[in-house]
Amino acid sequence: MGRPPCFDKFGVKKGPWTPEEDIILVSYIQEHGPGNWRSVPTKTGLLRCSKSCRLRWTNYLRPGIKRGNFTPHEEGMIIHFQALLGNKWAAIASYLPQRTDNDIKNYWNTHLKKKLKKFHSVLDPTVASDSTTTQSVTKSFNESRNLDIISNPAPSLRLNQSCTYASSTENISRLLEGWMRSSPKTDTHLRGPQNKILDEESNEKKCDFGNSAEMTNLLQCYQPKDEQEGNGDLISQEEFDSMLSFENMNNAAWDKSTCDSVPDQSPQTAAANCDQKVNVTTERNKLRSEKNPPLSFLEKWLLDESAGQVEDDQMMDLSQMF
DNA sequence: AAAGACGTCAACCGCTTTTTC
DNA sequence: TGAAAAAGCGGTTGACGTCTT
Repeated sequence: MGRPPCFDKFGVKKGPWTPEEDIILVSYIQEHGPGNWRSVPTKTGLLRCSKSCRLRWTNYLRPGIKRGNFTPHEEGMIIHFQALLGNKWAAIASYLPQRTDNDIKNYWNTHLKKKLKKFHSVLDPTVASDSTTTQSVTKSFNESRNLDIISNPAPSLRLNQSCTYASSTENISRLLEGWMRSSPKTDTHLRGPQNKILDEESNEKKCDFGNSAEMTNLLQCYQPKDEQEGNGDLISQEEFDSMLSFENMNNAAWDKSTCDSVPDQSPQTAAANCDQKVNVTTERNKLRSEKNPPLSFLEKWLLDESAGQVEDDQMMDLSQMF
């Protein structure tokens, strides 16, 4: 259609976002709500294209995003839904609303692919890993219905899962502190200690997921055996339920029959169901764009090392806002 | 200690789909 | 109804940190 891409424009800044830019963007969204991204650069003075602003918000600044290590259950869900849906990261992300599609995609490419390869080599060392399809690996995986091998590989297979994810956020926090120090408006009550890491595992928050029971039951098959037998030491059933914050489950477009059919459906069917969910997402985004989170919360989320310790009721409020 | 290899992830790019007017 | 704009999406890139030699 001849519309020039925004990144071709002269003077558009690229590369990592600075804390100052983050604050400006968050402030603007607090005032006007997400959406109308085209006007964001001009109205905020940000030297970023509208698309960059939108991506920064949706992938990083948007409240409710969980950062840090993926839990074994999240891993299992990603593996299974990847096998069902293929590289439909947005669709997969809809099952893990606290994770962005970008995060899931990165995690798949950097961690899970390798884990699955190793998993398959354990199951069948005679099969060359190069010819291994995700589906066949996942089939074996599902047949075993036991994530222990993947979640808790033998010592020889155990991978370093230390979180380097935090580093950039940590840097932002440090920079933010310097910036905030020079900004009397927000100085006193928002600043946290230095060297904070925002995305600790403890950031997991409990939410009210409404009618997600069917999906929870469905996904219980992804729990490690130990946990199914009540001997697990990873997370409790309640925490597992909380992890499955399927806001979409409350929507009529994704009903019980759909949920119940998920484990056995063909990829095509699953993809069709995903298409259904796209419309749901659109509606959700509309609703989200109509409501603004309080800036104080957003700033706190950006600044507070104990973002994960934000009171539950605050998180509940937030989930209603978006 | 230095340098190259490797791993990770935020951000970019370009295409497609949806929405708006 | 169709064109333009906006948003969604997935593959790729590049910067940076860590590991290995």
